[in-house]
Amino acid sequence: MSAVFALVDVNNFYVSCERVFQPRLKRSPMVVLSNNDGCAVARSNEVKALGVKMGATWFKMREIAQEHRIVAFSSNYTLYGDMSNRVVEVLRSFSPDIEVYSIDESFLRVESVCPWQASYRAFGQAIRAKVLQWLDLPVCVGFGSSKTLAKFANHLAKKNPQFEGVCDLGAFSNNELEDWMRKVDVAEVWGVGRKLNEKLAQLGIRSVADLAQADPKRIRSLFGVVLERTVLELNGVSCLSLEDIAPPKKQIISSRSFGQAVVSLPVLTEAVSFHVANASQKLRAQHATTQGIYVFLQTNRFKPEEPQYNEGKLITLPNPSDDTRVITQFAINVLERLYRPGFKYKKTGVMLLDLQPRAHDQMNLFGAVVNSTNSPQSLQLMRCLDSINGRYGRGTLKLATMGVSKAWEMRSENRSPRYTTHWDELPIVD
DNA sequence: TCTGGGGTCCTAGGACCC
DNA sequence: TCTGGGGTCCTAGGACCC
Repeated sequence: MSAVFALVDVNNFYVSCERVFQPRLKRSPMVVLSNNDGCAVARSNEVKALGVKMGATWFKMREIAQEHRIVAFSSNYTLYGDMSNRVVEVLRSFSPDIEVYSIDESFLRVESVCPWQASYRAFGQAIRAKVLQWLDLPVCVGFGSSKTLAKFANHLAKKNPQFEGVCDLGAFSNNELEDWMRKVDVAEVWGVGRKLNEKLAQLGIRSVADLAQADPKRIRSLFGVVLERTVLELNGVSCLSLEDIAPPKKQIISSRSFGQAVVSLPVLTEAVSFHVANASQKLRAQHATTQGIYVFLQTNRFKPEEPQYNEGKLITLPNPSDDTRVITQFAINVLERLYRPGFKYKKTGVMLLDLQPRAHDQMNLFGAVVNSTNSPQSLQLMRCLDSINGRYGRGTLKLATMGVSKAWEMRSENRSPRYTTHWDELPIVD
């Protein structure tokens, strides 16, 4: 049986999450803003119809927002993350072969589990109905014989009401498929970004059909193996398999713009400590250690009239570690060497690189167990830290270097309650 | 006043090995 | 006169994704 992939994706995901708990807003124009309330990262259909683009800066939209009474929410990733997990649980009941591709999209292998022989449309409608009933979230489903085709099918389902949210390319004749591919811009293809789109246009490749009909070898010589695979995938040759087990991360980043400019080293120290705590908790969650820590510091690039400073430094630890205390110490050391007084800083962040599975703990050249950073005491302490913070909330237990000042915290002026994860923020039904 | 955050993969070129 | 062949590893930069 040849492969059939489904791509399920939640429409306007963040907006839809907010609407679950504020049903009176189901028809209001709405946006969800990025961290720091910077720009629109999710738009309701009403807002899209007004011509507001993805990533539009909020402060530049004030006028149109007032005129059309656009409701803006600050992003609430605790809520979206939890809702996302719930969607995945529902999807898992339809197929055990699932790849969680992003917070609002999953690929499923469905050829052996579709209960409606040869009717993937009915299968897709069943998925839609269940997610809607259980979670009140609208999804679209696309079916195709490769991931790239499933993505394309999903795009058609989303943009063309006659599909009623489900599109199965397998049900199309060759001519029908070509017609649809002819109608859609090549920029919509998964893997074709802005640059490739420009270069393809120079070759006269403008529609999905143009790319599908291009010679894979030629595409490879001009653009590389990645786009060659895309061409093959568009022709139903599955090159990208389902990654049902998420591979461990190769790097972990934590960074944030400040709500307002920061000038002082102590405040930066608190921010860096926060990012280390954040990143190393994720590090321990995947049972890994880090040996490379990169710390960076940035001024506001949107204010060229202010003096700019944009630097980062990498430090290599003598021994791999996952201990927040150790990593914090090194990171603060780097920060102190990086810091120059007199600048208005806008952003800082920490990257953990050189990640290794914890099981691979390596002794140093002299074979000594000088590796006190991975001592049993450290292990236990970190486990304790994570479990307390897991139970009572992030930041319940923290290093003193994280401080208590909120001087650097991001703006988040209209965040909704964390309805599904915090007892004191549960929705109340009158 | 105001401009997000977190990732992956591929390629080319340099340095080095025998 | 004259200068091979086959590799690996690392890094920086560029492209992409959501």
